[in-house]
Formats: sequence, structure tokens, C-alpha cells
Amino acid sequence: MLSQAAEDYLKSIYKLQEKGGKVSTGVLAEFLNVKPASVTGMIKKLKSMKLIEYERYQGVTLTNAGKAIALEVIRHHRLLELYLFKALGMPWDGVHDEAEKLEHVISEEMEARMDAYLGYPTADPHGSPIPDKNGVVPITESVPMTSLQEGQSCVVAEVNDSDSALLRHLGSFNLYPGTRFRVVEVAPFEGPFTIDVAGQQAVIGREVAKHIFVDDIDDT
Amino acid sequence: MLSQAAEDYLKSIYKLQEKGGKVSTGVLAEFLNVKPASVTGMIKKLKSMKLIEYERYQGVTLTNAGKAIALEVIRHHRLLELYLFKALGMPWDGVHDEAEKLEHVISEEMEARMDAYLGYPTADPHGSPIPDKNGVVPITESVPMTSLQEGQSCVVAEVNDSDSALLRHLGSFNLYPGTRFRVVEVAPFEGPFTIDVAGQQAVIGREVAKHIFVDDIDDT
DNA sequence: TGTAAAATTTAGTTATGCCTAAATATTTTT
DNA sequence: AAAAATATTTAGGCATAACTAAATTTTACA
Repeated sequence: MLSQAAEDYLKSIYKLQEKGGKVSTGVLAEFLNVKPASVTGMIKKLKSMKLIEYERYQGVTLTNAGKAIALEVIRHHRLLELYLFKALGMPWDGVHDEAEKLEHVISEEMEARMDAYLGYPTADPHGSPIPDKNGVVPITESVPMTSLQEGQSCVVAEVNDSDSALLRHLGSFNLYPGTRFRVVEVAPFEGPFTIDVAGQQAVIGREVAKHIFVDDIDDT
Repeated sequence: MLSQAAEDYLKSIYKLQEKGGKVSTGVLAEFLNVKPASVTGMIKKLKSMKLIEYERYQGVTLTNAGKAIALEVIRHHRLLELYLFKALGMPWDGVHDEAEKLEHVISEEMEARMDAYLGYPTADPHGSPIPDKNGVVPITESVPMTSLQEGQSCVVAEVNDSDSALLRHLGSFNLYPGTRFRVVEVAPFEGPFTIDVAGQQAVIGREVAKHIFVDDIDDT
């Protein structure tokens, strides 16, 4: 069995790889909150297990075997988030931390039972796609909220799950995946967005907007 | 935070302490499947944390602080067993291993939510008492099945949860906590018990009977 | 293009928690 | 009460996964 730390490395490499091919030691260290020297150590181990490809100073990429493990861990995480949210009623800003610990520990049996209970879902409470048990990731086609223009209407597709304060903030505006809103105003000079959510106005700063991905854009 | 290994030591000391005061290094090592030398090492650490009392060669006992942690871990374990059984429909011979891993990982929040979902239960699927959130253990007054006489009827109160093959064996006779049965015959010379469970006869060997605890004994 | 800055790797250290083998203490047997 | 058997502790090692400090490689720019 793979160590928890190794699983976290693979998961992180997968996520970082999505935005640009090879993942550098420094970026990975930053993402995992460890020192670059520690990353080099783990990288060598993962390479010897044929889970990543790696040449000194060149960054890493996952092999198919490594990708399969990364997707399995991500599947655990997102199924757990949704399960904790729906079955135990945990708040959407609390499920990430719990899932982060449980994802390394649950059996395939438990995974399968949660999956069945939830009706084989394809997205977690933050809108992130849940890979199926064969590692196939549902296709999503959302764009960052920052690309919206005044007057456009859209639906929240996905929000970053790891910052619980951000999630509580969004919750206070009722901005959940599936919620439709309209852009009332985009302040100039990289200013904030004023939006209308079910008749209520809300002001969303750029930094927050970067973490919101939207769908179903409608210019009226 | 306490390590998983340390939690397991405290839990084991608690369980061994129930049957006779001080727990020796050797007994603890045997129970935990590690070498006595390893136990000595951990014991020193737990003593320095004031979780156990210990004098060389004299065995250990839990302090109040240590007992509180042991009960917390046991509570997690038993709540999880019941939750996995009831909410996810896992078989009663499968929940122990899953709970063994999860017990060290779940948050107080998750513990509380499972507790509420289950209606603040007092026993797990194997009949073991679940300590409440203040560490109070429900009183149980069961006796080993081996003390039964021919003709007596009783109710299964508790069975050992850690041997899944044993649990499947009992399941094949429908012997679950709450099941009433009657002793039809006790074979002489430490022989097996023949019992009647809802009209079905079953033969239970001594070794198995030792792991079954019963209640509500009725001589008719 | 050479040098300074930045990134990465190597080397050596630390802490946890297990191990084995050998030494020591305690208990049991004769 | 001494010898034998058993239990426990000490000493030294191993693996994991982090760290710091120093050396090396790459990149960026003057």
C-alpha cells in the first residue's frame, strides 16, 4: 500500500498538471506546504515505483499508473464530500477538511456503498467532477467568472473547495453550484462585480471571482 | 495530537485493564501484535504525557486523562460500526476493520452527527456498549454462554467483534444481539452446545461459545 | 555571453515507531 | 536459596517523511 504522503503527492501533481504539462519541484513544494528538498526526496521514491516520470531539474509528470491512483484519491475525496454533505448534513464549508483525512482510509467497499447511496453522482457539493470507478472524469466546460461582461447571466458551475472562509462568504449570497445570477455591473480598472442573485444584489471582488467558475452563459 | 499508534495503545490498555488491574508489557505486546521491546518504548512516551502510570516491571494503568482518550477512541469505533451497518448497510462482519481505520480520523463534528443520526445509541452491532460523549459507559450485565445449563433460554447480548469469520459463522445461525435461543443440550466433557434458534437447531462449539455473551436468562 | 539570481538537488539531521539481539531483572522450580 | 525459566529493558538499526545548509544546475538579464 502507498503511504498517505505519497497519495497526496500524486493527487497534487494531477491537479497541478491540469494547468500546464510538467510540474516543477518548487510549485509542488509550495502546493503541499513542504520544502523543495522534501519534494525531491519523495519524487525519487515515486519514480522508482514508476508512478511518475522525472529527469533532474525537469519537473514531473504522472505515468498512467500514477494517474490512476491520483484519480482514485480524488474520487474518494469528492464522493466523501458529497456524502458528508447529503447524508450527514455537514455544511459545505466543512466537508473538505473531513474528506481530506478520510480519503486515504476508506475501503473500496465503502466507496462503492457511498456511490450507490448517492445515485452514482458526477459532481461534489462545490461542483467539481467526480471521476467514475474506472477513472473517467465527467467533462465540464465552465469558465472563470472574471471573463463575464455586464448584463450576462450564468449559472455557478464550480467553486474552489479548499478555502472554507471563501465558501461561507459565497454561502452568505446563496451562491452555490446551480445558482443562476446576472452581472449588473463590472467596475472599471479590475474592479469588483456587482451581481443579482434571485433579486438580491451582491458585490464580488476580483480575488473571489477568480475562484468561481460559471456555465450556461446567456446574453440578453 | 496523539499518534494513531498511541491511541491504539491506550485503547488496548483500557480493554485489557477491564479484566484485571495492571497490564503487563508482554500481554500488551501480544494484544497489539508487536514485540515487548516496542511496548516499552511507547509506554515511556505515554508516561511522559501523563496518560498512564508505570513502574518498571510493574505493568501499566491508565490515568484519568488516558482513560478519557481510550474511551473517546472506543466511542468512535463503536459509533462507526453502527453507522456503517445502519446507514451504509455494510455487513456486521465487515464493519470492524473499516471502523478500526476511521476511528482515528473522524472529527468531533462527524462523531456528533453520526450519534444524532443514530438516535444516540448505546450499543454497536455486536452488542458492545457505546460510551457517551462524556465517557460514561452504559452498564451491561451479560454472562458468557459457556455458563448456561441445558433447558435455559437467553438472549444474545454481545459477541466479539474482531473475528469476521466468527461473525459470519454466527450470522449463518441468525445469532445476532437480541436473538433469543434455548440450550437444548450441553455435551459432556467440555463438549459443544446444541441450541434452538427460532425453531432451527445449531451446534456451537466451546471455543465459539466463549465469545458469546448472553442476557435475560430464563429457566423454564 | 558571462554573471547574478533563482531553482533544484545533495548531504546530513531529526522524530516516530517499529524491529532484533543482548543484557538485566523477576519469578518459578527444584 | 540457587538455578532455570520467563519477562522486561537497553542498545543499536531500519524505514518514512520531514527539515536545514551547502552545492549544483538552470534561467534570466546586462
